[in-house]
Amino acid sequence: MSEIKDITSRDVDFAKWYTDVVTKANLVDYSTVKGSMIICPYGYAIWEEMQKVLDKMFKDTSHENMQMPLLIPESLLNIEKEHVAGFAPEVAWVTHGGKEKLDERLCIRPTSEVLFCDYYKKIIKSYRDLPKLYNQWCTIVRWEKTTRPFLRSREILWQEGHTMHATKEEALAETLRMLHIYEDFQKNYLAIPVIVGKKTEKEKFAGAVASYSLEAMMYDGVALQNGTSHYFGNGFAKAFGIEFLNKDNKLETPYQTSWGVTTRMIGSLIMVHGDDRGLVLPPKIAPTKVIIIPIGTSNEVNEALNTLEEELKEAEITYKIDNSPKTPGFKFAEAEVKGYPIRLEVGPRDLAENMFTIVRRDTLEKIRIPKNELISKIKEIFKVMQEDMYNKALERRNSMIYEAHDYQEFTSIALNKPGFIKANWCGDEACENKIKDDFNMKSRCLIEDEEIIGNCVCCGKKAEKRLYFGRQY
RNA sequence: CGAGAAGUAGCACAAUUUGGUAGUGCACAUGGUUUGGGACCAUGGGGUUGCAGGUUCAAAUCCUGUCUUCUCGACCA
Repeated sequence: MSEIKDITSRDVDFAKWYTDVVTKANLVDYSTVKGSMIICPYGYAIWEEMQKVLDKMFKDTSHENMQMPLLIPESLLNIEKEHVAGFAPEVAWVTHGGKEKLDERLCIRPTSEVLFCDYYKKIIKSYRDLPKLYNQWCTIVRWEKTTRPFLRSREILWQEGHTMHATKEEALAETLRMLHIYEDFQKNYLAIPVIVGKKTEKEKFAGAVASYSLEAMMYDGVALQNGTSHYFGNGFAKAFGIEFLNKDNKLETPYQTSWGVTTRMIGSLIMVHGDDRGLVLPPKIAPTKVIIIPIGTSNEVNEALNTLEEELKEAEITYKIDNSPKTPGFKFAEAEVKGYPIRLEVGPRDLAENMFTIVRRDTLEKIRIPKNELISKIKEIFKVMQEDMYNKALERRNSMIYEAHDYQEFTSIALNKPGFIKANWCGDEACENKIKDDFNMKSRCLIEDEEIIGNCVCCGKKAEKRLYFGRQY
């Protein structure tokens, strides 16, 4: 058992609070290599829950899993020019095999577009071969300068979908379909409200025609990009010479997408829902949904535990019993650091009255329940809790989104209020750059469902678009 | 990558200023008493002081390099 006291308050020092929670809840540990974190069993269990749900969503939409190689020959990476330019500064290279220098160096995949393209070239010949709907769960490497557990690491555990389609329309529809699958997952499972939208030209993925992202706001008002979905047009396909014969026996190039989410979402869970006692997990993603804490070791308690286990198993509610020789107070505190949605106390006092005491992790509310209503009541609480957590996060996020009409107003908000700023924009990259230079705020994504009234917040010229701005992790 | 801070047992720290046998609390192990918000008693195990060099009779302590972590920048799905 690790020491779990003294989590720094999140309002005192949010960065310190985050690392305290991450390590004290035993989600990760540091390895001896910078930016390569050890994902501990509890952290990995959360990832497995995410994988389970997402993998089913992918398969329900006809995607197939496969595995690409880890290494990319330099010549292959160099084929699509914008893509290399974007990734060259952060790829890691394998230059030697044993003691011998390689004729051509190999990079450790920072993402696998080119590997998929190299493969598509072999397998796509006819319109009948399309679409190709692939996904892989894997690790990638990007040589980031600053690293933080889950938020920015050099070794990244993720999922990357790669698809090829006969038409533009179909590829675009796929890009948006996956974007909305992510949105559904994050809202309904992670209980995290996300802003979904298109990236500006400046912020889009290297080599993409259009990038869409899911932007979540952390407790401190800083943005975390929780996933992206890209439409590539046929740029890669042309560069790689991928062609197929259509129904009229004419050669065409196919259209491509890719989309991905990473263990960074675990960072989001922590920073959106966590509190000064530690992690708070939404019931739908918590690997262990009920933590049972026996009070004492009497026969009646043990008997009650046996019955409980049967009931929970039958109801398919994941649980753990904390049988460690600690005092209940210690176990309560640890259950809170770990964020188990429901704590169930089993003690002689309640048993004598045919009752149980349970505690909701999000509200810390103590609820006494008659023994025979336990399971139905727990299920009911999970449902309410899932909704409450989402609504609480949504409310907080909305209260930290501001509108700026001119640069003076933008400045005052940017300097004084953490959160996102909505503003009109002329479409000129110079204005995006100025805001970045002045406030370290990047455009998050375009707002496409709101009317544009007024001028560009930066230069005062006619506004073409609306944007969210925010600082990011 | 730039500026700053820090690395001593699993964790938090002391000993570093003034070089001279590496210590405390928690955690861990064993036995016992306990158990509804971070228990208690007794006994015990655990360290080449991040790593590599250098200075010295002698280095946790002084010097150089390097690695890792944290903060702020720059960079970055």
